[in-house]
Amino acid sequence: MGKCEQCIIKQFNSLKTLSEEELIRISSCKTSRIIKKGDIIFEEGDTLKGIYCIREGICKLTKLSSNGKDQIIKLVVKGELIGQRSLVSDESVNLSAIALNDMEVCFIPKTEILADLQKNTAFTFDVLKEMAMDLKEADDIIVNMAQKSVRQRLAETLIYINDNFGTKPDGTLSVLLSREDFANIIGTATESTIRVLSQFKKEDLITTIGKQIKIIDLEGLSRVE
Amino acid sequence: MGKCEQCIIKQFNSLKTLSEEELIRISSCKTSRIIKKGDIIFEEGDTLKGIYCIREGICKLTKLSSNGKDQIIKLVVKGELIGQRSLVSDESVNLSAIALNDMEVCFIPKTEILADLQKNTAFTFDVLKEMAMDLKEADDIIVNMAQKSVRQRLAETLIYINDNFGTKPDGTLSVLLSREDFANIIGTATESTIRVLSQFKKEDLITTIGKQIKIIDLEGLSRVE
DNA sequence: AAAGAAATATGATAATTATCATATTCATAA
DNA sequence: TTATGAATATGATAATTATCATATTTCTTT
Repeated sequence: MGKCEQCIIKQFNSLKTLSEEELIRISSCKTSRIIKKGDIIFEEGDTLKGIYCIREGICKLTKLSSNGKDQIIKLVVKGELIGQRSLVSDESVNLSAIALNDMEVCFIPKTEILADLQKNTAFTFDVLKEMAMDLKEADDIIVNMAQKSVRQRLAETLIYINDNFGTKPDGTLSVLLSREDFANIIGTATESTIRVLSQFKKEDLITTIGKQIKIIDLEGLSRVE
Repeated sequence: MGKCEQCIIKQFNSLKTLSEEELIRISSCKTSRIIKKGDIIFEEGDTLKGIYCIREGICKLTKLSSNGKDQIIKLVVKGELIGQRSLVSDESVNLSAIALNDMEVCFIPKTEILADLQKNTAFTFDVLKEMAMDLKEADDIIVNMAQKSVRQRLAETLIYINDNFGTKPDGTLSVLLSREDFANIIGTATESTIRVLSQFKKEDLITTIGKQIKIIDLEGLSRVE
């Protein structure tokens, strides 16, 4: 099993603030897990007993609406932590985490981390920082949902994925989402998403290769109204 | 000037975790401010040099959308803190805070609080907890915005205000919002909000006395689709 | 009390988005 | 390879919501 103190992944999240000793202790009680595309890491309503550090892959955080549709709240990639709220609350988790491709995650029991939260202020402060950023992003999403059209939201989602997760050598977005996933991000019907993607194609803003999407006019996409 | 260590308001926010000495120190550097209905406490883009503790009144946190419309992200009442993100980030604030009625707020310079964040883990931990709750609420709002109809969102907003802020002796909601404010909470046109309120009246779910709203069938409102 | 401004209310119509139906393409396993 | 189901695509239509116009009411100020 890998050692946390030597793992480069931690550089990208709050674990970087922990000391060598703390990391060694965590290393001894963490468990690594392979998760296949489509598998559930945790589900809305579960009681989480710790946090997950994503070593490889990408997952979606979703929440079921009362009308039966899933809403994707966030995409989380290699390097990030999920389940942080379990550290400060014993409530069940309010989101589901589902793998979008094959993943490797490390589970760190809350009991081990909590001790550090009490002693190591740098760690707590960093978790606080991350959560503040999440909250700011959530505010932006609320405004977009409330005020922008489906066209705008889809255009912005494509730009977001392009800017944050990059492209493959052939220029297609490296995060591969189904049309339904896109619909669940922007909060619309799958057919509407497909229709708007077709419009974007006709307007030469994107091209598609199967389900893969390639942005060919980023500038134009950002001007969509 | 009032003394923080004797102020009962702090019971309702993270300041309750501070020690007597810490509170006395903060007391000596805080400034109290009277804010009139409609006045701006801080504005999107401002650089906050501290946090505000609300002693009296209620305000809205809004964000300007690129289409020029304001979105209300949250209503904040007596007892709560605003501007917490300034404690963990030097970025400018992403929301505006505008008084909905006459208010009294205390401003506590960040420089004083930051020292406590470093030493007093209980305080940081409590701020973290509050932020985690805000984030969870934000997730819920995203889902509602994305998946629910204007009718549902308005019904839920009325219930939310009723449950969280209560009613006056005559049964009307104690938080008085304009129809435009309601529109800016649920993310719709003011006319649409007014229209749906009229529907709710016809359906005997609410009555209105001027701009005051009185819920007469909470059960029915919760079943709106 | 009257005037003017702002907020609330409603109608008519347009624009956006959802829903249902049905092809078409793609992926996967027998 | 073919069959089968799933995902993508598109049309037709309905439902929702926005926009613009215009009353009506309420509030504020003089």
